Amino acid sequence: MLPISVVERETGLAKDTLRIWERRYGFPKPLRDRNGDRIYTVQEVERLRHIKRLVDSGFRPGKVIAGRIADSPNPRSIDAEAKPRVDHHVAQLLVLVKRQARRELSNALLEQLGELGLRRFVLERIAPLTTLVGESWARGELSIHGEHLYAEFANGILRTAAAGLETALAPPRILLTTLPGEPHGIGLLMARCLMALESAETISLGVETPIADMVAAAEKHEAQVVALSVSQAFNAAELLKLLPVLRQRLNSTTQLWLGGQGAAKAKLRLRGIALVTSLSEIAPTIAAWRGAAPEPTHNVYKA
Amino acid sequence: MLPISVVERETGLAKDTLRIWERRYGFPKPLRDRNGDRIYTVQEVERLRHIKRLVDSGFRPGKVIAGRIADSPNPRSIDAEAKPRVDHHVAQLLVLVKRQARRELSNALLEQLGELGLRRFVLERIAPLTTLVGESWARGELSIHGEHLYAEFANGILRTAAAGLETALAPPRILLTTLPGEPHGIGLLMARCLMALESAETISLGVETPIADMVAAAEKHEAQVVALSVSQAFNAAELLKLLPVLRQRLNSTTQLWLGGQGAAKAKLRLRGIALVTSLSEIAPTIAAWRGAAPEPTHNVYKA
DNA sequence: TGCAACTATTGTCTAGGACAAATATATTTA
DNA sequence: TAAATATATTTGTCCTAGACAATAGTTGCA
Repeated sequence: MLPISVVERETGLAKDTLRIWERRYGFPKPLRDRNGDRIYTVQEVERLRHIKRLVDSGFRPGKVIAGRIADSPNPRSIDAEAKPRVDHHVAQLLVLVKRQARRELSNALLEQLGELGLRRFVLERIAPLTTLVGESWARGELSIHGEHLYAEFANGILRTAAAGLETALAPPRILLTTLPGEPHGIGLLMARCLMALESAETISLGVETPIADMVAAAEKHEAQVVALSVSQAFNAAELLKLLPVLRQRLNSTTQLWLGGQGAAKAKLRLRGIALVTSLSEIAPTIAAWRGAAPEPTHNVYKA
Repeated sequence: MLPISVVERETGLAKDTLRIWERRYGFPKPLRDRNGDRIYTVQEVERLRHIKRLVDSGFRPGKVIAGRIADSPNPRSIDAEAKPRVDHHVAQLLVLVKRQARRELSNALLEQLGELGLRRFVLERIAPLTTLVGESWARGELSIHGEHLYAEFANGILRTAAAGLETALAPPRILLTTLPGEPHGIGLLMARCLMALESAETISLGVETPIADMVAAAEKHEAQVVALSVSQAFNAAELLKLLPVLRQRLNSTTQLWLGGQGAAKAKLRLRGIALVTSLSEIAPTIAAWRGAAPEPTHNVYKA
């Protein structure tokens, strides 16, 4: 028997949303404790998590809750297009992730890292695998803890791999982080690896940095670029609410780069924000920045 | 001009709390947009963050907002006792963190890791430094992005250091994570290092795992122990709400260990939960587990 | 078929009331 | 004086019920 605050945490559904679903659709229908406060059963929470998944992948709550959505069949969109091109190696890795075969997964990843080198490993293995893992999770083929476990593995490997790269540094100095509410840090790590491979100086703040602190950090470290990673799951409305605030408060000579699966949600409406549509665009984007040689700002670098 | 949802994210104050402070104390007093929705100024948000800090360190909102609290002077409790014993090396590291001297900090940490070895490095440097960083932040001597940056550094170093330890494994198999709402993962990484040094098998799920998934993961991986890290800042009421739920849903033969600065908040009221009061207790606790030899469960290990 | 106008759905916001838990203060007892 | 108990205040979270903008889906028209 769980109170509404716990259910909010467990499911990611706002209290307001839980209440209005109850009012509109008759589900969930929690019992009340002696104070009249809602208390939810574990079963309800389980179903809510399921519904949340479907809603996140594009279905409408009204229909899902009414039970008018077939359960497993392909959550539209993704399917026919994406699947055919899955590389054989990546597909095999996905199997290991789903099985949560820790040892095997670890061995396979390390081996392929050694074989391909960091750049190709990131672009051809981790990036597509991360996308597939996200999709599998959305389809319900992978548990949340399975996804967590994968994230930890990728995190460890990328960090270890990147540890050796901090050598010769050239501008731009890039501040890396995610918006508040965006807990996925893998994209950030991938980006950091690729930027480091271009000898750019990266400063990572980890995930979920409040806007005000991004601005402060950019000034403090005299970053020429602030790069944000936005995952598929990130709320589009939230994104369009936060970005203008950030852009406006950031020094106008500081560039703002947006990458990740969810970056496209920021459409092209927004001025002063560069979309880095894929990881392979990072190198060209840095090259372009260097080419444009935007007045050697505050600090001068020695090559 | 920020809407209430953004302010909630930026400050960590619930919408309900923002509204009731306005009603009761007259601050914040946001303007309204054309729909009558609250919009906050950047200054208000700044002050709210300041107030939040003071409240978290024990002051009462009513007084703080009325301005009846002197600004900087020592937020009680911590002070006379903690300071005297700060090791010289750690104090120097703290200075680097505050200066956000990335290169120097990195060098100093790596050097000391090499000098002391992982175990002592964790126990004598990272652990006390993390505590100091947390306190400095609470006192307002360190910005949030300063804390983020430190967390990233520590994260990178500990992960890299731990990467080499995955060799001979013996029980118990330990599942590591934090509760939903607890984003601090450093304690987890430190614990993982120390556990790995005892040759225990660790499975880290990263931070903020929903209760249901901890239970599922523990079963899936047949973990004998679930270990949670709780930071100082974690809400005590939340902790006492979540732990019984977890304990109850977890297999009764699975032990639940609680560590971190905030673990003490779970007092001794709770049955079936072991407090690991400090990092140096980890080794003895594992030894004790092995000594008790709780019926060689499901799977048998070969030494 | 393509585009504009209309309708339905949905999440988030509002107000103001209530109450339990935590904390502070006053009073009594040892 | 110190400790224990009772009373008062403070505080966050929950409640109901109404409103509306933004998005998604549907219809009508060129």
